Amino acid sequence: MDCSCVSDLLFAPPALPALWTPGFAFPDWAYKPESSPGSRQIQLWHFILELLQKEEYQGVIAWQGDYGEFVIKDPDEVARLWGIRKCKPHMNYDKLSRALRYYYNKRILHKTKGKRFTYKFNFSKVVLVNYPLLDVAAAATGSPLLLTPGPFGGAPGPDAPPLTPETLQTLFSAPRLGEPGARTALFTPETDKLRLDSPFPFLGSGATGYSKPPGLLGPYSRAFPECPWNFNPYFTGPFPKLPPSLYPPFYPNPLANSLGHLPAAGAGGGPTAAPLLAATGESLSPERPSGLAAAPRLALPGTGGSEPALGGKDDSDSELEITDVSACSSDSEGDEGLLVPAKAKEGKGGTGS
DNA sequence: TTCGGAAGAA
DNA sequence: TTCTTCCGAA
Repeated sequence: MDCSCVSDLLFAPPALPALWTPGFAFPDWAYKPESSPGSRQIQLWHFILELLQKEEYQGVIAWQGDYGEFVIKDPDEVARLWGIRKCKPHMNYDKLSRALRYYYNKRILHKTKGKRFTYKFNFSKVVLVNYPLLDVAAAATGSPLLLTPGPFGGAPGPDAPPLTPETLQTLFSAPRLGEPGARTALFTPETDKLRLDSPFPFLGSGATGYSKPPGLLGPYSRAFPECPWNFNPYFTGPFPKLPPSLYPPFYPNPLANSLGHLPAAGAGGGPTAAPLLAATGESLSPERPSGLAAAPRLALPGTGGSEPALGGKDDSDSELEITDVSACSSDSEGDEGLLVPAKAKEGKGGTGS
């Protein structure tokens, strides 16, 4: 497509690697494969996650109820935004929902039956299908590491052994960002891109591996000029924690327990397991909070739960909001309705349900 | 409103 | 491969 949408440009990695802070761009798994003709185009589920992270779109789409469950409060608006992003002026909810339905078979999404416009992410799958961390772990340990089947699937592992401290040691032995050598270990020197074969890449990439959306992963916070709407893939925004059933057998408690045996983990200024665990709402305490299952949203350290934190939400977001597809060079006829700034619709509060 | 088949685009 | 578009069925 000869689309010149600004949003697409914003999504493209900066030409100069020096300007591309390692770990702060979308990892490759967030995009279509390089081999795909439509590579580097955002995928719908990723876009949905973006919207869900943005407080200003809470009236349009928001987390609701169960873990990973969200409701599209304003289907037309979500479709409009998606159409803008993809330069498809004629996008509507019917088409968008068809795309969402294709995620059913992929186990990325599933429908919450009986609830209008309500879907649910299977985050373990979202990450697994795109970034098979456990395969990496398996490669590192020589043993298969598979997820237990969750309520929505996930990679079944009938004979999956528990993750051992030795395995964790292997995983955590990866150089950490912020330490000498970390960059070369986690990023290829030629492209400065995240190495997808690094032993513990999600610490730097923002991908948790299997249980968290990209927005919850990283310990860092800052503005992301290279991301649309200043979207911070590491923004620790409001997000419901996952039910225990979605975690692999070793996660999180055995991991937390094992961290005590890993001197390097949690130390230093680089990404460690500590923020990862913090992001999951877990602490290094061996005890899982009893109220976890009842907490619909993640209570962030030092914040009031759904309050945006760590600078991922920036007031200057609007500068990057793309609400105009007039720049689209194709399929742009009849796009008058797309010129309405999203901000103008702010406070509309959705269509109700 | 939701689902999923079919065809096609990129 | 990932949608986009269209459409009939439930």
